[in-house]
Amino acid sequence: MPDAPTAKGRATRARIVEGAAEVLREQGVVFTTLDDIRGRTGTSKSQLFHYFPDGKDELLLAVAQFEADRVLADQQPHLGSLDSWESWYRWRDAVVERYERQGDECPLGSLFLQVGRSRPGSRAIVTELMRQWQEQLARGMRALQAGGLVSPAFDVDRAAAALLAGIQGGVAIMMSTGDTSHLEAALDNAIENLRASATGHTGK
Amino acid sequence: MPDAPTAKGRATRARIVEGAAEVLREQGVVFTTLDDIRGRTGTSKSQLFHYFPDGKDELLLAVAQFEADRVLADQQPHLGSLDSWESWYRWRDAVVERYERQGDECPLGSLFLQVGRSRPGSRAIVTELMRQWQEQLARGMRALQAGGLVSPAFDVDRAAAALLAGIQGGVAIMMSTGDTSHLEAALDNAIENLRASATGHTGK
DNA sequence: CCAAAAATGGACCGGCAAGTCCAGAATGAG
DNA sequence: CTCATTCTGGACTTGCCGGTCCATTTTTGG
Repeated sequence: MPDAPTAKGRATRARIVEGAAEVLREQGVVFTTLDDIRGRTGTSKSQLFHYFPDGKDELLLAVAQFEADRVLADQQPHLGSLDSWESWYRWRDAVVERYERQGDECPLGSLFLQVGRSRPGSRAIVTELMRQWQEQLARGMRALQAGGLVSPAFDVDRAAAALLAGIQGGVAIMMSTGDTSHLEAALDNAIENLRASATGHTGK
Repeated sequence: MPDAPTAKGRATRARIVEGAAEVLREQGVVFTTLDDIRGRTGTSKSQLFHYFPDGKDELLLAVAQFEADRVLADQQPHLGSLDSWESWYRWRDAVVERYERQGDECPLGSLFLQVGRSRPGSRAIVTELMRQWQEQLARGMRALQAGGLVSPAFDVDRAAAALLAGIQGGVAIMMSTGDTSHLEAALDNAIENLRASATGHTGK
């Protein structure tokens, strides 16, 4: 029952998902019990299973979707308008800041390791997130091309894929080492490649 | 008792770690019990606690170290001698092939999510792995510089950090989507940047 | 060959957390 | 108003799994 008939029901369901997301971010998936979530959200066991009949996995999946939606939302409005060098730098700072704030907890990563193979839908969530993310990066690069700031010969798709990988890895490394330098290196490197392409094709 | 007095003891301990690593890779940390490990390694409960008195966490940490060591070992001999373009391409292929073979299981990642904050040593393992990995990449780039294949102005440290991030992210994306294109894009992109630097400084 | 230490086998315990159940309170339709 | 539906509370069950314990066997050092 992913949808609740009444308004009250929908509100409760949303409260559960948001509260669960909080707890999971604080304690980590492995160490969070349904009772923790129950306590945080002021609900009872039966409510949890009323809104998520398939139990913990279903709830975790809902939280995963919730967190996935936040990822791109947190990068707005910058990610949506990457059409000038300034906007790229602003976005770069927003990304670093967002993940610095998030600290060493990786809600999505751990969520999927838990749910992983058991639930079919889990993989789709992350795939879709990556697709949208990369698409927006590519769109930004094409905007630079359209503005004449980047060479038309520049391989946007590959650069966007590489940048996305760099961000993911930078974040992952930051999670485990506490060091943001890899994330920053990946971002700066990518932007500088874009800029190099701008002057690069003038060397005819 | 990380070390065992007798040869037999050391052998048993090693058998446990290796067997545990297998099971963990197959089933994932979350779904693996000590009994699974016991079954696979042909040992008894008391042996597990004999060699890992602090229980499951200590065993998982040992497996994490074991897996971390494999990561760099699997990239040899290529990673050790990145002194020509050919060697870089061979290494690139070895990395892709290694992670394609590994498939969608991330032994290290899940291991640390489980052990994570509870054990102090866990973070050190991954930090050290990243340090060594990046160092070898940087060394390879400097070898290219020394051979005159790459401009001396090239920022090796940043490029190495960005490349490492790209690899990590590429692998992470591959884990969850099954698609290796991001990993390949990150690798190809990095190598091409190196090559671009070679010709780039000739455009004086 | 013989103590002492190390290694092994496996029964057993205890707690915890997911999931069940039903009774009762709110809500909404007509 | 009233009856069906939805929502809520919380006690209870159940199985699992990490961890303990001790008896027994094997190895080692002298």
